[in-house]
Amino acid sequence: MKKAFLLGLAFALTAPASLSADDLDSLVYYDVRGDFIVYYSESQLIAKHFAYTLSYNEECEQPNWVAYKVTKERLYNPTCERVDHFRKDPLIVTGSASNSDYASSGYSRGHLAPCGDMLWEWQAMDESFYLSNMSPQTQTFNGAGGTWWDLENQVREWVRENDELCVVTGPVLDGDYVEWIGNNDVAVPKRFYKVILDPVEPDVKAVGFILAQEDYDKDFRDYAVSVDEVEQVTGLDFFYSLPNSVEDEIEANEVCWP
DNA sequence: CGGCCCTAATTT
DNA sequence: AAATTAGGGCCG
Repeated sequence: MKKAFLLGLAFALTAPASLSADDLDSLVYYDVRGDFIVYYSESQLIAKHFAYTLSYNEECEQPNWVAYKVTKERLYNPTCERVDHFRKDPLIVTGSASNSDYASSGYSRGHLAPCGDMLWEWQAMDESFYLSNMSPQTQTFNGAGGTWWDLENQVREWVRENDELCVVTGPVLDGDYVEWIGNNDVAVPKRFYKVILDPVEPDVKAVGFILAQEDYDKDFRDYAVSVDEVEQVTGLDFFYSLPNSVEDEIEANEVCWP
């Protein structure tokens, strides 16, 4: 499908596949008053931390999704530096993945809500190291120059021109994995997604990405998709609180902004 | 939990 | 060419 890289918001090109809320396991939305509010089924394990909220997948020992916001104020006024502190998430009562699961696995503990977006407050930075916020990622994908690394840096660049962005990101847990690692059997996902919303009127806009680990040396721009497509792949419903007209419109488009 | 190493990109 | 930065690993 042809990608539309536009500055503004285009009109819906097609009728989006209608996803009934009853069919969805979770609903994520952004409250324009300031904070994320996450709706979820009772069967879901939600951990709400200081700066991000996640839904935990016990079988795969990693999150279904991680939601947070990044603002210009936060990103460009850091109050601390990164201090590695990978550890279990105390809020995951069933037990999250552990460091030993990743040790000598060949995969790194890849942040989903990036540490680099959490340096505005010590607690935010420190809590980003919970293993509930991690998925197994190759260093070539997540590290310097990798496709995922590039996308995370692009989000930080977009904040320069969009004061506030809402990000929901996670692994594609569709049953098709590379392998399982560690005593807790952590799934190694083949693909990861990210959806980004600029909720500020009047140019409300959104874009999605689905990146495969094996495409570590590709350009993430070639993998821009509509939020609808990410919803179809993941079974999630993003930005549920937006007025339906706005939600339908922005989610159907493959709109990126330079 | 420090200390030291790795990789790629950027800066000087 | 060397140092720095931003993602990490691994060892005692």
